[in-house]
Amino acid sequence: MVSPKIIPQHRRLYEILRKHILDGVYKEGDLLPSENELCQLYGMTRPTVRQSLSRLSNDGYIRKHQGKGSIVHNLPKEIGILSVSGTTSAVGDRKLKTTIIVKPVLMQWPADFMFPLTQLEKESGCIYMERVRFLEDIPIFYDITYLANLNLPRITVRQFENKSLFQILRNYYRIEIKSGEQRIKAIPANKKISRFLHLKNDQPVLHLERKMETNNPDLFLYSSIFCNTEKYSIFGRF
Amino acid sequence: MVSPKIIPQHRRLYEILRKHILDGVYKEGDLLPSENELCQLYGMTRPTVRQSLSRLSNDGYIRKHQGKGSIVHNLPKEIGILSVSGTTSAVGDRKLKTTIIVKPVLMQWPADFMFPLTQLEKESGCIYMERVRFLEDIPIFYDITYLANLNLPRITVRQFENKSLFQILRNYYRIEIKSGEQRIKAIPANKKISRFLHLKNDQPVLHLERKMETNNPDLFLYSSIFCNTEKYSIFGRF
DNA sequence: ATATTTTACTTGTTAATACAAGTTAAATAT
DNA sequence: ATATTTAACTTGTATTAACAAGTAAAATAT
Repeated sequence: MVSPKIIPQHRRLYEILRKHILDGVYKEGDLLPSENELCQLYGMTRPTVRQSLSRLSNDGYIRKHQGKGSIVHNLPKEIGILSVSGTTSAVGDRKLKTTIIVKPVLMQWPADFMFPLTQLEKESGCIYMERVRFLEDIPIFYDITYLANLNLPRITVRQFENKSLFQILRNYYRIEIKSGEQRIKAIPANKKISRFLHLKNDQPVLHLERKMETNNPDLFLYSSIFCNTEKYSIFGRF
Repeated sequence: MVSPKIIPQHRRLYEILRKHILDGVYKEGDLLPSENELCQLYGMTRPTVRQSLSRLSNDGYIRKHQGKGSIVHNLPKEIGILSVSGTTSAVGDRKLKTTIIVKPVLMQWPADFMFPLTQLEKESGCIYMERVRFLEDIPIFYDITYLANLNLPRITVRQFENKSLFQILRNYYRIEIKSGEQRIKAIPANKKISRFLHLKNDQPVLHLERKMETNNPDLFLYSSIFCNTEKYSIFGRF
């Protein structure tokens, strides 16, 4: 459904090593093959290999030690919502179930939106949806998502049940999340939130306001996420 | 107090550009000089310059656009505790005041510590301190810090009032924070927390549990931070 | 046997070079 | 005047080369 794209070598190696780490080919504490060995194995030069390793290190999959090597780092067992990708990919698609509260609809942007909007965004209107995500049958996230209606034909009729929003944007519209920023607060659960997250009124919940940048410089993705952190913590690296 | 160390060129340029951005020499939205111009200006080659820019981009100071250039990104006005450095450097030393609740003392590690400890750490004992940090006279952070007593002579007698812990570790012991991980939760304020942060009982506070790695592979820095997020948000990038 | 030195690894830094790909504005053709 | 093409930028990818610096184990001297 998407025309093939040339994938850079460093990116290819990054994906391979990342998958191997997640699959347990390289386990926590293991030494990765040395940079020179990786060069031989994958037919690349050292700067290219180092680019891959640099990204793996940045994402927290490995730790590099001069004179020693690259060591696979202990992976977060918690929900890695603070990592680059969306909630679904971070925790593994298997366990996380999604329920749609409000199907994607086209509407006006809220009057006092949490982030400043460009003129183009305001004029385009807003695609809105609400979801609740469950981990082992416990409601963990109540997501409210907003994005501008920019060249996204038929998005409001797509099936979101089994695919993450990120997957749909990538597969059908070739849109990828590049980076983003977020604000985090602790707030008391209001009536609506406590209902969706099965909590008592005024119980503390984590509130994340996120703005995500995509490979389309005009298109941003916004979400307001309420997290039940009673049993699970939000995990992050820096 | 510390023997001079050779600073790599890419690191030097990173620090220069970072300072210029923070000082407003390059303002939000500005184009940085092109990579080739930076090469000429600072007498480096492009791979070296690109290493600096790559780090600036990672830290959120700039956004790179192929064919266009590197654009200074809007800086977080909130408290950037989620960034690499400590709370003090993130918000600027000027406005953040620190009060010592418990001066650094040597003690046993708590029985159920929030992170697993190595044998070496357990044997070394634990340096413990508590601080409250104010932003514009509002208490924002209640920090409890733990670190192993490894080659840190006289640390319990140092003056922490006007210097950050990170500064003292860097200047006197040549220890730098390299990376870390954290868990984030929303919890109700207990009696102790509400007293220090001037909040009501059971009011939601952000709870961060952080483990930081240093350039000494045996030494880790732990902190349990309670944040009053009524007025300020915790800000992060990904 | 023990301590020291050497050696062979590892990653870190830096240079010089080439071409690909995206952006923008100037030059050109209509 | 307007639309198109071209050219001159920008960053992205990749190679080859060399030496520095840190680590660990083997070789050597005591």
